[in-house]
Amino acid sequence: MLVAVAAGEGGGGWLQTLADDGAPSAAAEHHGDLASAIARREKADSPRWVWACTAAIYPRLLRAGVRVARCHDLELTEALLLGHDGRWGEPRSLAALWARRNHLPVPPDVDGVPESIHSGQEALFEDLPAPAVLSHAGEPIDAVVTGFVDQRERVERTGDPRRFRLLVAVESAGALAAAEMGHDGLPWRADVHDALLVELLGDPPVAGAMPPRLVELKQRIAEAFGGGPVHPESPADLLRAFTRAGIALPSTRSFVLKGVDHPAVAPLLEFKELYRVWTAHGWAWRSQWVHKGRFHPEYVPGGVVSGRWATRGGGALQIPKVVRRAVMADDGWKLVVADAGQLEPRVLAAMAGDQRFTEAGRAGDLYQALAAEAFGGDRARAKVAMLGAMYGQTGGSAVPALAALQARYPVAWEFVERAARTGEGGGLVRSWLGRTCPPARGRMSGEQARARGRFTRNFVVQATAAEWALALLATVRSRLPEPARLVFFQHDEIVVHTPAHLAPEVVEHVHASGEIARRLLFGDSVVRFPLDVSIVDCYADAKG
DNA sequence: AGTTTCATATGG
DNA sequence: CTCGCCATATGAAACT
Repeated sequence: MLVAVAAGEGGGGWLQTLADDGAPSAAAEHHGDLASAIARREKADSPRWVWACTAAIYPRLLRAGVRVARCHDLELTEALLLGHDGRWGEPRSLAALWARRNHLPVPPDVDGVPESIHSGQEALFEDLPAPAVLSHAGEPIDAVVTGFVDQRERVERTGDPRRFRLLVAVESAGALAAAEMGHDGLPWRADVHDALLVELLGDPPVAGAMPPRLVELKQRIAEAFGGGPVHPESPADLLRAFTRAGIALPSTRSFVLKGVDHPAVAPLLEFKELYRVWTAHGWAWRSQWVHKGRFHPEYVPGGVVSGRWATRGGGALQIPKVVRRAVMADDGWKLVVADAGQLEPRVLAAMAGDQRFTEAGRAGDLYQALAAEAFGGDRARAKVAMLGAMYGQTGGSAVPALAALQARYPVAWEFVERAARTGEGGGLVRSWLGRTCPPARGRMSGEQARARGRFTRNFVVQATAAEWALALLATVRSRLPEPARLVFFQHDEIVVHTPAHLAPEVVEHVHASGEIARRLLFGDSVVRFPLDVSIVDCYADAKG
């Protein structure tokens, strides 16, 4: 069952029941308290909710204590459909969808993002020419219903509707999960974080001042350079200091400094590491993003062209390993951390249907298996070659290893080669489920064409890996026992916060969900996607 | 003074 | 002959 939703003013809004083909099976009803109406209907029928934008409406429902199981997100779906037609970047708001359907001027998204996301409100119709709206649109709920019908028809016209329907479903489910994780937050122990910062940086400084440990290192660096003032936080100043010491450097990156023999290098490397922690995940970060024991990031489903998520603020997807010590389960609870190892090469094996590669992927450690097959047991070489093949490396020391890979796994090799050739020729490539890469812009020079080839080569793999991960996330979410909660998702890794006694059950659900995700995408393929799952009190203790 | 770019770090 | 993907976030430097 489907129910269309359109939020109105003052917490009210419209609901309309639809048949499976999207045709209304009842008149639209107005409810003064939309959240309560949705809660009742969810309990009674658990329909798939059809609405303009999960990011706009669902946080409000969550704040009202309402959760739903399934939805169809019109804006995310519109972005997928436009992309599929090579129309990347066209407006995807409900108003734009409705305008296109009715051959009216299409209102732009602001900064490429629908107005609904900026305002936290569902898109209304103020951007459309008023007479046209009044004569055609009726109520916003009508635009939701016709928009859904329109998208349903367009999905059926894609090259593989079954796959595209799955893509739409996992994209929408991901949006629900993202809103829930932002709402629930990642358990974050401020006291542990604080102790960690004091241990690394010394006592918290007054606002604007540098922490004691950094001041001390800065002093040692200055002394190593002969005593004059040096600002280690300024790359330009550092380069000048090294030049004065008779050492010419291309940059002051850590890996460059590691090869330099100078007394300033050791304290400098330590300074860089700690400076990073202080500026990006220090006291200021914590006061901004952590409240009542939870870190509340804002995830952006579909924020990356490959379908990976992005974040808006808080840097949730770049939490440094050392800082993860502050991520701790509540008393009596556990974290279940699941990481899909070597996801991208396994995805490539499944997509390409490379028998020999697939056979290697049956082992727990794919790189070890590749090494045994084609690299004389040298795992490091096998790994470098594999990554090089997926990223489009054609030069450097990995060339012989790449040749070995090409010779041993020609089917998989040809799969990424073809994606690269398509990109170089200015064509579009698609993920397994049909997410389409953005088109090339303008005429490409030779180097631009090759860069685009590397991009499309990687796109097919990265985007399909993101699809498997979304399917995993959606499945885990639907199967979690109350009151366990998904609390983190990072490309190929999920974290569940659960009462300790349910943790073993959650682990089973996660493994089962990985298998379901595999089957949803690849059906009878025998490629395995092993999950490394651990039950821990602290995120930093998870293997990975 | 405000905005954009660069350099460097983090994550996958 | 070249020749490694996708991101976010910070502060410094350069720019308007």
